[in-house]
Amino acid sequence: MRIEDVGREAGLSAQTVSRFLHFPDQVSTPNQERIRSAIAAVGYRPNLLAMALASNRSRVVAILVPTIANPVHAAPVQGLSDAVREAGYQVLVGTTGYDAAAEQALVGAFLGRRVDGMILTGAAQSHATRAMLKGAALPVVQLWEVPADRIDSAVGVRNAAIGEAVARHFAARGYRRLAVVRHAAAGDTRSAARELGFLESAAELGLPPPLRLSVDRPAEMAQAPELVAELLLHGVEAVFCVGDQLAIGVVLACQRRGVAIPAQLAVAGVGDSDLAALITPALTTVRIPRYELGLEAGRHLLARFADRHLGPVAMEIDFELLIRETS
Amino acid sequence: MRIEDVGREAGLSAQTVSRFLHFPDQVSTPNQERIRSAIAAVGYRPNLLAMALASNRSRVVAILVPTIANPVHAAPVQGLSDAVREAGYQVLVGTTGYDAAAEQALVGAFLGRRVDGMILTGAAQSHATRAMLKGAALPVVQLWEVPADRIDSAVGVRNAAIGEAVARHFAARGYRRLAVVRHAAAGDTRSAARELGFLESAAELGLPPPLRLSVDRPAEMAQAPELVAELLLHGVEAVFCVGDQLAIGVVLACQRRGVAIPAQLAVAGVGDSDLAALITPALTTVRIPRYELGLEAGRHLLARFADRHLGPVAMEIDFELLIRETS
DNA sequence: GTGAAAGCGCTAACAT
DNA sequence: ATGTTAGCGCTTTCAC
Repeated sequence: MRIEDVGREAGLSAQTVSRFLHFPDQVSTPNQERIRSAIAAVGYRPNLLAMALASNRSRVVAILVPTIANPVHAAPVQGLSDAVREAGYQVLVGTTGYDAAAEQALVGAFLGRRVDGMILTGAAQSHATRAMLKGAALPVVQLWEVPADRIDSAVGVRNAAIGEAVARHFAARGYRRLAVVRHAAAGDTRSAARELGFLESAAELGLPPPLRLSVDRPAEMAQAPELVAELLLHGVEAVFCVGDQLAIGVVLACQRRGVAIPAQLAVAGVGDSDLAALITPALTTVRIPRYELGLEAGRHLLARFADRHLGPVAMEIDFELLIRETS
Repeated sequence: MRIEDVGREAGLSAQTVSRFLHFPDQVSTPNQERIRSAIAAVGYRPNLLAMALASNRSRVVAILVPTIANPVHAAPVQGLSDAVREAGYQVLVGTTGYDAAAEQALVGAFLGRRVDGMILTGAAQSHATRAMLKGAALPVVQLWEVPADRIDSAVGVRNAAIGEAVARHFAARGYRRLAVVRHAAAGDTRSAARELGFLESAAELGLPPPLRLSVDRPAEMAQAPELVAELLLHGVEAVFCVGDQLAIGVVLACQRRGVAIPAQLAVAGVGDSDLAALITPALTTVRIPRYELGLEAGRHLLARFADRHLGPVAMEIDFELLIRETS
């Protein structure tokens, strides 16, 4: 059923029906009622594809995540979904599998679908991806980080400040021989920023330079035992793991080895995973408002859609240091 | 840039360019090359919206989940995404928040977008939702369960068989006084089917009728302590919790109370959550191939798109009983 | 407040 | 193998 059928049924032109759909009060009250019942009578459902083509607004926003199976990345998608639902926007989700080429292909496809806005995870997009996006001139939000060379907008946390907060906490507890464990991949700029903040803050606080270790994969628990051996060998008192999975692995490895936490080794993670609060001793960690990240990004996109003159933003959301039993 | 611009640049009609895009070998080899460079020269990107409108195929599949933040529901989305990527399909995700009205609204919106196929979570759709879907005559897959009154296709696990498997396992271990805890909501037919399978199997095995308890929310750990009190009061030897969160809550509550597991109380869950393997004692549970559920649903949709004559399927995927330390 | 005409960018069906 | 014509279902612009 097309808009014209509704018009015929109501004894009006297709145009008036279209107006009713978008600006009901531009149609006379009796005609509003006529159209309403005509729509019900013929069982009309607007073709959003045709609407989008004609109006050049698709009412779709896209979000790209490495994987949706990881709650860390699923939470912002939920936030985005909740943010745009009321406005009648739908969410297109693309999974890149941490692959830049896949990301690029998806961005191209989404632009082809004429999405009204796009959200990207992180800030490590390929040059070609950035170029495509800048050329398309649509609102784009980079999530998690707020880099200096933004594509357009960014909504993230101050990763360096996270490292700082943990260093200050360790110092306040009296730990002096610190260590930091990060994810070694070059693309993981979040991990790098957190480490840097930790190191700089330790230096400012007059502590000896922390031991720096790294692991191959972000969520690698298997490497924890050798990590613990290394930490003990160097007489480390407190370790900052740039990720909860890793921190939990370290806690479990310590227990197996009979290392007392936090007496012999204090541990802090980042992420506030569900597990962090459930293990014993409960993990000190940093809560990052993942859901809010997506929610704010979505709200910003809606604001941009509503007002074409609005510019990009660089928004930083507060994290929270959750001091528990491991430090 | 439109397809006509490419045609002009290549000295050919728009139609030939369109043909090249979809059936390259229907275009002569020299012209293929001409079009290829013309596309690059003008920086052409097909408008998938216009394509979809004209061809009546959007190359979009939609999936509806209660919440994407729960890995249980995110995993099938990842499977779907992986299944359809190669074929050039995109995934539209809708979150219903366990609300039938929200589900109905989303189904309507997705139909308006002329999605080529749709995946729904569970089988408790409202009558209006079912009617819309049947009227639209597009491939639909109900996920997780394979009900008798399917809308179209279904890909799921045999929930009753899960209950059966746990009952048999308990019986084999020599437990006689059993209990089952389920989610009380009327809409949760999965939970109900698992309980029923458990009860029927217990009867067949000649065991006394299991104690039946219920909780208000599926992932409610807070109710665990009173649940344990109730179980002990009735002298229950083994409890089947229809969900891992609940089972883990019970295990933790037992530990706090000094109840030995499995000596005093054996526990089994369903879901194979990450936590299940990590707690001590490790939880006996049922692994449901969540990712594969979405993957198979996606593959089925692609098959249906490729061959209009293909009919719906009712597919059941195998689960796996993971016997660990709590039983 | 309402209608007519033109067009969004593409493909289907028919030509040649 | 290629081109022409006529839409897909809607909105935009400009009339009245």
